[in-house]
Amino acid sequence: MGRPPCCDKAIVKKGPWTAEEDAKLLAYTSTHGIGNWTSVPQKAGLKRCGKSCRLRYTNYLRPNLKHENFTAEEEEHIILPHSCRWSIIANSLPGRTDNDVKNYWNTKLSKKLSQSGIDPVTHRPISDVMLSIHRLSHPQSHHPLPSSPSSSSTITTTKTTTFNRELKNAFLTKPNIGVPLHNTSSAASSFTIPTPQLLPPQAPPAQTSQLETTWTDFLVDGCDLGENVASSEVKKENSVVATSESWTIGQGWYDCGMLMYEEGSCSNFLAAGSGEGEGSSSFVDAILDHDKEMASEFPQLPICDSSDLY
DNA sequence: AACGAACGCAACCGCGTCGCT
DNA sequence: TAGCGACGCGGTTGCGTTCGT
Repeated sequence: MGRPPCCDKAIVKKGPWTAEEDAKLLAYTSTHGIGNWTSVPQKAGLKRCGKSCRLRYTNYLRPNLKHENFTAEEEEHIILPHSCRWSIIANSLPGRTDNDVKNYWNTKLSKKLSQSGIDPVTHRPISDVMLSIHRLSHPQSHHPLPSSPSSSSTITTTKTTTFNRELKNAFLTKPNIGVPLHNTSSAASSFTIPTPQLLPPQAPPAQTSQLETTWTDFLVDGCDLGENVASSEVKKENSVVATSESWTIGQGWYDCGMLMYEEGSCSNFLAAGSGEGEGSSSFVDAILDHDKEMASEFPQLPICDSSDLY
């Protein structure tokens, strides 16, 4: 038995707010302030649910709200910690609401990251994400990491390991991360992974079979490289830091159980994502550089589009 | 010019959390 | 400490607008 409705649906009005309703709500809140929202509709002379009044006020009528387009700086503040609560992000952006941030992410930013070759959910290169899935799909074809790595491959190894460990931590601590959003309900205990097409051209044609597995399998196996890397090996490279430590907002670092990115490192992200301009973005470049390293080191990596993930 | 598709945003819904009694 | 009610959040929906054919 669920909770009874907060108001009588047969009485309350729904749908878009009129200017008259806005004026009533604004007049009431400006003179009485906001207190008990359930009593506001009655006191303000509105036939609305208190919940609806609160939403209208916080998302539209509240003083000092900004209604103009998001700036590049604001986008950066959304991208980096986006896996955290929308309200936390909104709090760091004066004049923006969590609804604004959420809508902006869902309609624009996630698409632009995808167009840049970055998985919008994990912030990892798409091929890197596909590696985890590919290894799950083909457990017999794990390619060992170089035993006597060069300096550059040492970096790659460290990065790859920490990337995957971070993803694993993210999965374990925040189940929503990396999980297709439409499958986040507890009922979605399994999912299907489309077998990715392999390159180079001599690889067999695209396979259409699908592999069914469980999320638990993916979390445990798909992200585990079988290596233990001491925390001291975690390095800062190319403005991308792999660490599992703290989450500090307002001091330039964001973690959220995923990767940490240096604030200010993705200010050109918009141009990169839209294909406008050739200017480089250290944020995007760092990730894509890693992607290229992976591609050169493991040419058999699956190359696919982010749409294959969902 | 007309129509359908895609997009963007405001609003709703259900549920988890918090605080009060 | 348990129960209840209000608040706040994320996901989703509905509808108006814009874009492409």
